[in-house]
Amino acid sequence: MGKATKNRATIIDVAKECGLSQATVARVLNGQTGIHVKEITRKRVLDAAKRVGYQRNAIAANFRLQQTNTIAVSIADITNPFYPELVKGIQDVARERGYSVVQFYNEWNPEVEQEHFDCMVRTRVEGAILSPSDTATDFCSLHAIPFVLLSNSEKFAMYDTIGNDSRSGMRLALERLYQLGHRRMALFVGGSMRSGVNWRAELFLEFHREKGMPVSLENLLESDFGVSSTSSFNAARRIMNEFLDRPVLPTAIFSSNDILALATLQVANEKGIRVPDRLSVVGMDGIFSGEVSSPPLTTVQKNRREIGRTAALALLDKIDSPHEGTAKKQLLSCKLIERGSMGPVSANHG
Amino acid sequence: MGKATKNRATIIDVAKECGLSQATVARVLNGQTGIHVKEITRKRVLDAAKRVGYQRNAIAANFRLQQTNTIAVSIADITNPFYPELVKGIQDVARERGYSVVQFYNEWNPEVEQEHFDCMVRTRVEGAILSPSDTATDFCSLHAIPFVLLSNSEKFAMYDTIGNDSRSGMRLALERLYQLGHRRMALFVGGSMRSGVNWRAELFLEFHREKGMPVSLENLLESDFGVSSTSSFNAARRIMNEFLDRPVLPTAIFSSNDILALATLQVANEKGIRVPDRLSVVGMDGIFSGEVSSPPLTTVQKNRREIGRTAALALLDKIDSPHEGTAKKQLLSCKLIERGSMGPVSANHG
DNA sequence: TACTAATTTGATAACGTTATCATAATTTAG
DNA sequence: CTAAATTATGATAACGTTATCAAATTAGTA
Repeated sequence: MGKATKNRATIIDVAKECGLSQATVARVLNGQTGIHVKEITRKRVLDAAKRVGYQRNAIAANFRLQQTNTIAVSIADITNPFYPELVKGIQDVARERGYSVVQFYNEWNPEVEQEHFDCMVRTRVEGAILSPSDTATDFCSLHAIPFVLLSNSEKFAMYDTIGNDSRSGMRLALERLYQLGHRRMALFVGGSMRSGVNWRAELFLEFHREKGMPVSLENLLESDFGVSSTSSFNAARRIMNEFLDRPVLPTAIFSSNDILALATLQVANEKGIRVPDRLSVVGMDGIFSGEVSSPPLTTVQKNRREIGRTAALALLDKIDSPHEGTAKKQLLSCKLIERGSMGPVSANHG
Repeated sequence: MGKATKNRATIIDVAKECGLSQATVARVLNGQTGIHVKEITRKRVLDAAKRVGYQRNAIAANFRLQQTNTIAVSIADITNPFYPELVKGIQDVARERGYSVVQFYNEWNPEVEQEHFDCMVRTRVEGAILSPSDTATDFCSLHAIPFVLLSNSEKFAMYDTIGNDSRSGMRLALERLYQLGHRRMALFVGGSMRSGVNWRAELFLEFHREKGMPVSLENLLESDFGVSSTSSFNAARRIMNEFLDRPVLPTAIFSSNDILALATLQVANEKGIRVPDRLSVVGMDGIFSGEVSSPPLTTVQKNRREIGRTAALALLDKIDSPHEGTAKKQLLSCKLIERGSMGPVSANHG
């Protein structure tokens, strides 16, 4: 089998080559300890190292130091357009600080997720950034390895979490729609079963109450989360295909994520319902597909790169100084990106 | 600093706990060597291990075995919608076979890419799957670590490569367009400078010659590759904004990737050029955004998941048996996915 | 029973680094 | 020109596993 026992040059080979002790060689090649090396010996070592083609054996060093310089990222599915940007943000920070990143994809399967936790413990990753597959996810198998969570659920209040202030973001969108004259809105949410209590519906109703607007319960729509973006999209299409046939439609539909909004947009286009003239469509997340749709999608943008960066920084802090302080929750603010799918209420509206 | 020297139980602690030698303990807990352990001792060890909370120290084991169970993936940019699916395919196979995957993102920067190669050598990954940032990329720093390339360029004929049969895929699309009555087509390519010779233009011209169709050089369009999908998209939009204002337009535009096609689609929609009635738009890759556009994008789909799986399998084979055989090139076939953006030539055409 | 063969366990040497301590070489101070 | 302080190098012990070989135990056979 793949016995990778290459005969690569070690520190000892370098020592022999230059006639110095391995301790000295180690000091110049890797050591962060003593800077007590004469310039001439340093050169002697460096030359010898080059001659024998020495490459530091990180496995050995890691073993000696009992560290891996590795952090883990656990997410459901990298093909979900929400994640790549986020992972990118994590990688940027991690690599800057000398850490590698291993990624784990659990595909919303809690058992796979637990296996991955075990793997993290075995391989001694030095920290983990976790996007829980479920609000019931149990982290105790992670033992003493520090981690932060990607979530904005209150269920995880006892842990350090980084998330988006989706509530404020959603309000931002609703306020803007109101300002544009919309008084008949619909809410389209996905996978509420997973996120526990549906705070979006509550916020939607509260907003209507505040503004003194009536709200028809028929305008609260829900679609299943699929295992993939495509299946989520198709499920949302089915809902919208039915909904948009109703005689009286809302003038605006706010969706809890861009995929739902894009499904709405596509179905509306197919049915000849002009967007934004007759229907404004607003999504949430800010994925790439929303930039390239027709019309481009107005969306509550989550700065995913920044979430990743923030999470990585928080984790590295925690690794460096595992202070027992109370759990910290960081909520990054969202931004409303206004594109062609949203417009003022016009006389065209039914 | 983050001295992660946790006092976790070792094999020796277990040995003390159950009064057996560490050799025996090792045999039952990790050993793939001798199965010569009495059932009763095995149980004694297992119980003790559980009592002291033993977790195998993979760093130590890896050191001893001089292996990491890790493969590396080097790509330009995970946020490019082409890659996540591919990476997923790699991860699936790798994890199945007990390998972890570390990813490296070079952002098209050859220097960063080289740094990453060095890092792979230091950390002793057991293999690498590389999507070269450039046709000039030099792999010699990878020394003895086995790798396969993700590419369909002939420049890498001396290495094992896995890629898509883009030529056949492109022909598939052109033939279908011809069959639908299109006689005036345009070609829209991106970033040809990077991929060296522009075989797409050659193939396009060849196809026209075969069919005895005249071809206007004005219909050969080119756009810059951006550092991100968004910038590529915007660059393509600028080209199309100008092109689609011409008095006489082609009846179909074939683009070398979906992002260019989606830009075409969006600009056409904005200009009131009905797709597919007046213009058929065909892309290449099969990214998610093409499913959710209006109309949905006809595209030459590359099975990215399968490329990833195939590359991973090829690499693992190579790791297991580093036979010196000649470089193997695997080209996976593409599939034409017909969606709403393509249609027959109708009387509507100018 | 006694002697061989098979099975089961134990002692111990790696793996290549880093870190500690001791020693050697050099500089500074008196 | 010594003695002490400083600086530069060397010898060596870990880190926790796996693997090799030897020793002990059990089973098999005459």
